[in-house]
Amino acid sequence: MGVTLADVARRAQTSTAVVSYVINNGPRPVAAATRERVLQAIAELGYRPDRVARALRAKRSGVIGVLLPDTANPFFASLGQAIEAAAFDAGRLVVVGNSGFDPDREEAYLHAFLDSRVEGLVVVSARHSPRALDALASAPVPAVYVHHAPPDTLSAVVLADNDGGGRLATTHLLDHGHENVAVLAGPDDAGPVGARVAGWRRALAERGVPEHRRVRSRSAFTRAGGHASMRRLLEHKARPTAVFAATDELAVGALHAVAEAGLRVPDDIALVGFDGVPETAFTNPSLTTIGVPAERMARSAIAGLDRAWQGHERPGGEEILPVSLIQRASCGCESPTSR
Amino acid sequence: MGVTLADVARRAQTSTAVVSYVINNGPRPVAAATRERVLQAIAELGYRPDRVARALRAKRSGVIGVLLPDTANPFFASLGQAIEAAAFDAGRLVVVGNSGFDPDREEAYLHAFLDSRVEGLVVVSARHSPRALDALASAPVPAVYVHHAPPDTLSAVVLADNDGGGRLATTHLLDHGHENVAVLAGPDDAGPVGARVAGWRRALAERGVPEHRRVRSRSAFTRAGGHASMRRLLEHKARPTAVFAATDELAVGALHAVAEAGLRVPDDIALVGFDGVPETAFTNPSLTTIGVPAERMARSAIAGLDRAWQGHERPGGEEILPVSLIQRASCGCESPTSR
DNA sequence: CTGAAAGCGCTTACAG
DNA sequence: CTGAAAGCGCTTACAG
Repeated sequence: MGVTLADVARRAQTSTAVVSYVINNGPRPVAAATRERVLQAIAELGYRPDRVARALRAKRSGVIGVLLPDTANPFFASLGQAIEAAAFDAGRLVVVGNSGFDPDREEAYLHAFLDSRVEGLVVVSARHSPRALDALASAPVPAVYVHHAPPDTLSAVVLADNDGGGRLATTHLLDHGHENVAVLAGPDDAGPVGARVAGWRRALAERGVPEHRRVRSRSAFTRAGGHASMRRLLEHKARPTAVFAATDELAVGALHAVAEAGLRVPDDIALVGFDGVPETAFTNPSLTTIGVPAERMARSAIAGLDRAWQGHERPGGEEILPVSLIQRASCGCESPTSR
Repeated sequence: MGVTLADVARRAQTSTAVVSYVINNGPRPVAAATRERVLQAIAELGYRPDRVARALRAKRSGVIGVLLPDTANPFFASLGQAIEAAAFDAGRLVVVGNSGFDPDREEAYLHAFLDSRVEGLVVVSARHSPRALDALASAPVPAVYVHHAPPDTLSAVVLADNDGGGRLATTHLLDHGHENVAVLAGPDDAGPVGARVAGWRRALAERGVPEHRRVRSRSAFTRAGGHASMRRLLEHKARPTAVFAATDELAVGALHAVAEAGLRVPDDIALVGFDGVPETAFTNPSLTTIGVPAERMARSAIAGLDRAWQGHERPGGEEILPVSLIQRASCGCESPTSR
């Protein structure tokens, strides 16, 4: 403990500069014999470079700040885990913050990250607070938005094809013979879920379902919200036969509400979710859902940061990754008792 | 951007020492008028202290390293989120690492954390690799083990009452009139789940269920594992009427297997899980489970670190937090269609 | 109460 | 190929 570069230099009978050169493989060459001595001294002393000192001097901390709404939510948990793994594989550590969808907290984390001299930022948010955006716009390090982006950012953006997914889910349900598909959405049409709802609307329009017959039920983005929202739909005079839940959380709550009402999925009501979180493979019945490529998004985000560090001054650009239909029982594709 | 302490000092017409004193409220007093000038200069320049420089000089980085097995798992996700929140409330940032249950990776993160001069460590692991333990034992900063601890560590330890919970779950099922309770466990009896299984064994012993009638099915700690494991139990000649799943993940998989077999929970098979993850409130039927106080554990962990920093040289001690029975439908307590 | 100066552990021109 | 030295932005004895 407490072994410094100077200790290594002393033992290897050379200067701290040379020790630094061998540790970092540069920027100057080192004679093979000298390098050998240094390596040996490092091993003998069990020397490990102090990343804080390195960060101060070289202005590269090797850490990425990751802002997420709430990693207790399965979708953000998967995304967060994937981002952390991708960062580690790229030799970076992540410092994470859960904003809890709170703008003040979001801003507080952003400042804390920046004060800690993170080298880059990955921002996952369902909605952006103006203040957080200001902090980001003037940040001295590259940022990439994942899952959702503010209107005209200059930063790189990695999105899932939410609109396409909404259309895919809805169309799939219509293809099962349903004449209409209701949607379980969030409190408003902002963010990624807004795009999913837009895709739903587009699919209905394409199939000629008139405006006034497009049923939308709103709630918070939680299982409890989906539960309450579906319940309302069930009490609706014209109970829908098919429902598109704009997130898996909503879908899981909806599944529960249907069972509670003594009805069956997919026989009485067919259901499709969105996100492709792991638990959907094991709900009863298993949930058909739109798979969001969380791992790919994570890798893209880290790659975007890498590009920015590499000096490509326009790291920006919007990447929209394809989603996929994961066919399981809740839509009517499989017998409800099989997985 | 790039405003330093020296800039502030210049503008406030004082020394960097004084600026530091006002920022940190000490360790020397500052005249009110001077303080005012400094505060004003800070505001005018938009100065923000560089935490990296501070960390190097003061040897306090303000960041905590958090090692977790896998935050894509709902239980660890909840725990991780709670730890992050508790740390932030205590003015600390967390750097997190997912070991993926891999000892090499666990060790790599620990070293990376230490190299980054974290001020403390929170280690959540279902099993400890010898190398990780070595790294921890010689770490120059306090660590606290959460969820599971190595045999005779000197560090603080925060556990849930796993043994008591296993007994509680099993007893509850027996109280419902079942004569025996099978257990869905992990690949071996190590770690927290080992204690849960021990509690199950103890409960059965207390009620006189003989050794040879105690059925245990093993699998990986995943939903798929629980699914396969329960499937095996269903094919068993003496199919159990009650099952204790040692984690909620196993329970969710088991629930799915029972539905798939065309049987009903709790009528044909009663089931109790363990962990109290959020999704269990919305499974079909809803899952009775043993609630683990993740938030309380998180706060205890941060408090343990605080105690160590405060200089209480023996931060150690084992804290065992009580678990609770969350009664829902799967055990037979509620009608299966209600929540 | 205030300031000049050393120093945390590195990296990096610069000179040789 | 190697080394002496400056300096990253702070905090903290130390002297006044």
